[in-house]
Amino acid sequence: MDAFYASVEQAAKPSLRGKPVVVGGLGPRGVVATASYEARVFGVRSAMSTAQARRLCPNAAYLTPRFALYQSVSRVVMGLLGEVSPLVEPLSLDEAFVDLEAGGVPASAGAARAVGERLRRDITAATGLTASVGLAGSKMFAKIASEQAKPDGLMLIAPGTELEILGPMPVRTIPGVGPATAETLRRAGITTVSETAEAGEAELVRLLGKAHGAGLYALATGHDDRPVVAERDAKSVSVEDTFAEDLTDRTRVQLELARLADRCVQRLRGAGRSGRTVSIKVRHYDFTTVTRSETLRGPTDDPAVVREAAARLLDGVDTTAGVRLLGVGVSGLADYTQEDLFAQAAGAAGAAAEPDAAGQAPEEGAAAEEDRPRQWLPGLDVRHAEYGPGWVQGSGVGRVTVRFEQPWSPPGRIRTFPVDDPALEPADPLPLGPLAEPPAA
DNA sequence: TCTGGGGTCCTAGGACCC
DNA sequence: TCTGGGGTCCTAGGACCC
Repeated sequence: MDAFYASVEQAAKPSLRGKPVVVGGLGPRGVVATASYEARVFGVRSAMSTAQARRLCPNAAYLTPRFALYQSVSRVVMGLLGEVSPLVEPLSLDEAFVDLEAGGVPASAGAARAVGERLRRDITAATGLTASVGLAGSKMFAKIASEQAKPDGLMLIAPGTELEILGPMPVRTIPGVGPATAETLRRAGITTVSETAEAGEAELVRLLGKAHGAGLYALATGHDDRPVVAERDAKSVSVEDTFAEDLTDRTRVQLELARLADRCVQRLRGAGRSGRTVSIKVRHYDFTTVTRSETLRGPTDDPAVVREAAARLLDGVDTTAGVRLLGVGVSGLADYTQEDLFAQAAGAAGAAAEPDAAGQAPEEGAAAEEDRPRQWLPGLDVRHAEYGPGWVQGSGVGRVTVRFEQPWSPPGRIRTFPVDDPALEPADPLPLGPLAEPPAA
């Protein structure tokens, strides 16, 4: 999908179509998740700090991400891919590999193009968004082709022509070559893909290590036989928070870590999994980052157990100079079953009279959530008792500005209210695409 | 107003076992 | 009898991707 988050927001908000839109963290330490193509003209890029984006493009709309909405659009798109082939490998909410052979598509350029173009039409019809398609004989070239095809295009790299196309390109074009690898290669005088291939496998292994060197040599010479793999179970679950200001109070650090542990366990349980290794992550004021982990005797999804392990791990980390970020993760995942839980509970009860805090912690977290003042984050949907559905354009000094429009309406007008106006309430996102019609009353 | 959040994979050293 | 070799697990850190 092209500029996915930003495009979804433009589809949902008619007044933003054709305008620069930036979706990302809006706090003092936020970064850009996606910039619309209109915003990219000004130099705004993913992963850039939102502060820098605002300097480059002060007139863009800055919106907080709405992952649940992106997820629902993603499900529609992935469903369409699933109609082409049973073998679909999602890479993220907005990108996937599709094995056309497994879908019975004839192995010809013409047939592949026809499927790709039909898919693009179907996606646009279903979601109102544009998608780009890369077609090739391997994952790497399909991915490179789709990058070249963006936005709103299709590119096919015919078998046999791969190296002609790839050779002159910068080695960074190859997926898996990031800034560090590119710099190592540059110091060795290697900047293009063909130079990488000419260096030879032994030299690349010497420079980059065994796995990375051998893997890069294969890709640079056009060899990529990695299969498209459908569903893969998650191997870890983690949550982390960067704080608007560094935390210096140790008690506060401990409290935040416990909340993160609870959030992590909620996600773990939501996925029906349990895990054996608990990790914490601490980013200091100066961005230095340490991780600590501990492997338990068996998998758990008990919030108290994860909280206590996280607290133990924190004991070994000096946080007096200030903490920028805290994280908690669980890995070594196992499928959670009711039997496991009962067996564990019985074991624990026999070993020691341990208070059972399971199920209690998430409620504490939710209660704390409600205590916080209601904030109107830019981009979120609202409903006004008199004016109907709209979205928050901005807020400050006790006022909130709302634009009243819907996916299917013409661009709407804005109105300003007191932040505590009882007529104004948060609302769920409205549907997009062909569903983006006024729902029958 | 420098530098998010959720992941995957790899490396390297030490413990431990046979 | 001053010294093996392989394998697995655990921990910490780092590169990379979207």
